[in-house]
Amino acid sequence: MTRQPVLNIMSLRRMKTFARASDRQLKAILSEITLERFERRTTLFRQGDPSDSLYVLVSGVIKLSLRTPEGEDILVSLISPGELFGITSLLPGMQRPFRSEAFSDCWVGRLSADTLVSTLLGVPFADFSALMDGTVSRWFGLLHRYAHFQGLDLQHRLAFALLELAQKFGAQDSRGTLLILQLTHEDLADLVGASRQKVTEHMRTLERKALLQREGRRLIVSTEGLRELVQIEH
Amino acid sequence: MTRQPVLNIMSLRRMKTFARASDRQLKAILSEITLERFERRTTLFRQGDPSDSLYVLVSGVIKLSLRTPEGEDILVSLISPGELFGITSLLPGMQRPFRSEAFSDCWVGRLSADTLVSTLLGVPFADFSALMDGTVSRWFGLLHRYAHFQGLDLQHRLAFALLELAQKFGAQDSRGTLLILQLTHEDLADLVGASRQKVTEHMRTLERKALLQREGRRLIVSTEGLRELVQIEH
DNA sequence: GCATTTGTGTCACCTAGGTGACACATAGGG
DNA sequence: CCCTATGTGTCACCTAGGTGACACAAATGC
Repeated sequence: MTRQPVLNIMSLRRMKTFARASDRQLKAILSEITLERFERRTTLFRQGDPSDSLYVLVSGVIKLSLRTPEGEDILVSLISPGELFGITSLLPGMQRPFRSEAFSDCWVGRLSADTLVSTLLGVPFADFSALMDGTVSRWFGLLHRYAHFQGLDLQHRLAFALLELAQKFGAQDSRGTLLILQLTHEDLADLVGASRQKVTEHMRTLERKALLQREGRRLIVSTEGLRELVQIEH
Repeated sequence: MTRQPVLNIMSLRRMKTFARASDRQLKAILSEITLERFERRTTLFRQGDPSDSLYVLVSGVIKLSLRTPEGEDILVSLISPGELFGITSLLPGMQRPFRSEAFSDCWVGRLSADTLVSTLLGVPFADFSALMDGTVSRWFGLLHRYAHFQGLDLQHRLAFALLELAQKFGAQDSRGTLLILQLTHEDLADLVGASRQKVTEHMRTLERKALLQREGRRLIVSTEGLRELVQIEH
């Protein structure tokens, strides 16, 4: 086992996140950081774990990844020393969206998101967290969508996109969820990263499967049906 | 031209971002919001514009999109009423990463990110912004990468991935940039969303083009060469 | 109300990239 | 130092989805 690295005010300040902090703040933060070692290939947290703490990578490389239901692995990011990760802990009540494992032998500092925020900003964590939730959490949502789209075929990407739209722009209707949006097939194509023609084809097969109806150019989707489609297979 | 909608404390509080705010805070924010109308298909801001203000969508639908050098359009997100957008204004010195246009006729409130943050949190904007930059900006970076990957072929995705790795894990070397990472082709495949075999093939062609050398299992990349590859053709 | 533009449906064809299969290289643990 | 795991290189084959082309439908402007 390698020797435990020193973590002090100087070394913290070399990290982007802490560059502007005062000595007093850094001291407070230092006293709350727990150093831990992870051997190559061991996992720090898994998808779905509660997102309680925040991590600082001191040395080594951390891999954030995602396992699709089909068993494919998606490598979302490799973290280098000095970076913070496990960032979902800054949002209220999140679960870990990715799996995190040591890509090489690592030393990792762990602290609570609350400590970080209240020390650096001097603001109640709940207030900060709520603001993040109202703003920047959309980035996270989009990232999540794009990562999941990796290695899904068009049919499924479309289904997911329609579900998302139904959630955001849907109105309940006797026949299903009515999308209050004038979407062309081209718009959908741009959204799921496909060609206009293929979108048309797949939309027709969704219609045939009765997961989708049309009323002029408005769509009525069956959210239950689509949800079944994307879950049942794979 | 439709009548200007009322924007008051009640209507603000219905939005997620403002749900927790006090009357006093909302009043302060209201006095700083400018209401603007945008007709369907007009653009609010373009890719590359300075990211100065923050927007609240009051009514209508806003489209965030990206135009690739190949002329493809990528629809990143559709914003529904009550959402904040133009969020990069919360990070220091950003440019707009996406184009924003009115997907239907819209009423939009505009305010400065500074106003929002200092009113809701009572904290200097620069402090807040620096913390965001150190944490949550990675989500944004990843989102950006995934969006750009849409509709790139494997060759180019690989080249971009290698450039990113070189930036993060590269050490200067007489022969180019040495990646201090033990990456297998399978890792790369997971990163760019491709199969292990095809990654092997493309890595070989990059080697043949002398954009890449190997020293055992370590990679030495020519960042200039790769940059040329991804810019010139595309 | 008609003309023009914009969107939809459906072809036939082509290609990037997935897949399985295998031989060979190599590296790291015992 | 050898043996076994893991990684690499390269096939041949197959398929999802891109592309161009065109007919028809439906909005939109005049």
